[in-house]
Amino acid sequence: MEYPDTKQQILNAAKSLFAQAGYRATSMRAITKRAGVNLAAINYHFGSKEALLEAVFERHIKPINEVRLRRLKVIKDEATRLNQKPEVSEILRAYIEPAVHLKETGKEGASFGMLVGRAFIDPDETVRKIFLRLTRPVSQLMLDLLGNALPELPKKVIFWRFHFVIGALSIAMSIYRNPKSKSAKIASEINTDSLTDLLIAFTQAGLEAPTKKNIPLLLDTI
Amino acid sequence: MEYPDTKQQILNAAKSLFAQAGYRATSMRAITKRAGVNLAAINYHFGSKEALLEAVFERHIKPINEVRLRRLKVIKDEATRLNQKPEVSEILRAYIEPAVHLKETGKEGASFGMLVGRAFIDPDETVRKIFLRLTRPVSQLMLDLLGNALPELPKKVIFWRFHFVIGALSIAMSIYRNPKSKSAKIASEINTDSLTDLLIAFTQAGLEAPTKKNIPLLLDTI
DNA sequence: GTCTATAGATTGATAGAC
DNA sequence: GTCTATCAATCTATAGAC
Repeated sequence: MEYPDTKQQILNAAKSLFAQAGYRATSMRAITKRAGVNLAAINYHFGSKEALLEAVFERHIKPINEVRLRRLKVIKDEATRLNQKPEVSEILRAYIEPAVHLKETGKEGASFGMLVGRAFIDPDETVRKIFLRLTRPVSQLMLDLLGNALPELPKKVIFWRFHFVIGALSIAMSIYRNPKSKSAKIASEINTDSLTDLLIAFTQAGLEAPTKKNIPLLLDTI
Repeated sequence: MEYPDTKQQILNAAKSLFAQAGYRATSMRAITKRAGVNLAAINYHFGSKEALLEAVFERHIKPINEVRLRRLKVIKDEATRLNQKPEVSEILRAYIEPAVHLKETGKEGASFGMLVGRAFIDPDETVRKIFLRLTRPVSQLMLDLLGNALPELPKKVIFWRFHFVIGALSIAMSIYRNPKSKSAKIASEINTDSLTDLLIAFTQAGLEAPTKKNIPLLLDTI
């Protein structure tokens, strides 16, 4: 008998298990058992457990970030062409929508979103390192565009507020995509479009909030 | 020779290592080595690795949540007494300030904030379970108070927006308290008061943001 | 209370037959 | 490419001397 898609089975199983229990807590035996393949198959096809994690991320995060980059560049070019500031809500939509809408292929549950949501803040250095490398170009462009859209804000305020956006998005994806969440009942009563709208409304208001009247609110310690 | 504070040494070492690498990736050997005590000391004093994690959380999170609860109850009573809505910014300050200000005792670096920041979203179920149990009363009261402060918002919108607040706070603490962060340069240029103000400004605007004009934005799927 | 020593289980990875 | 079998390292936890 042939096993044409052993790699695919491993990738899907690893994705689900990494998302549910985390990279560190997931053993290669658990992955291969779920994938219905032999234990040695991971090392044969990927080389190591870490290389498998990298393959899982590449496979799912790269497409998302390519869409984000493309949409953000369109916004940037359009703003340059019209010689006006880009809209914060459009920037956020280009950033948030591809992540939340994250389509799942195969019969596995919608679990990868959890992994993405957690990766930025994952305590495991291996996970963070790989994730940040894949996400850096998008983050750079986001900071650039938000700087253009909000020229009155100090760069450092934009830095922090952008990370608040990442935090909100991360936790939203963790809850929304986690089928076992205690909040699952509420989470199940919303669809991706509505969640996207909720996130954009919240983060847009936060990004555009006025800073404290009496500057300097920052750099008190310097 | 006496070792009167073996438990303390273990608690401090565990706190730092759990924060840096996560619960799962931290071995009992690493903890006892850093604490300068014998490997068997953890099981003698705490019973198990998981019980040690629980002790670390209890020791640091309980005081924070007690302060939060006390301050939130004051806000609630005051609003009831004056028969008016509580202020969103005051609610947020009572919730955020105790977490960000988190004082570190002992010579260990300010690392526990990282652990707190990550705990909510930690992929490891053991970590989340213990953390959520300790935090549930505060979360309940927050949802209650935010409901009073924002009566025009559907409960489900408040649910989601409160979790966005948690996400922003989590990531802020992870970055701020992580001495090895790539963003350490920027993070080091802000003090706790300024970070608190940044968080409140962002989350207050997000919580108070108008919902989409054309209801229903929610429950499209129900 | 602290130590050494080790049990007992699990891990990631590999060698070699097929 | 897939399998069995196993290695070597690591882990949590404990038994027992002091």
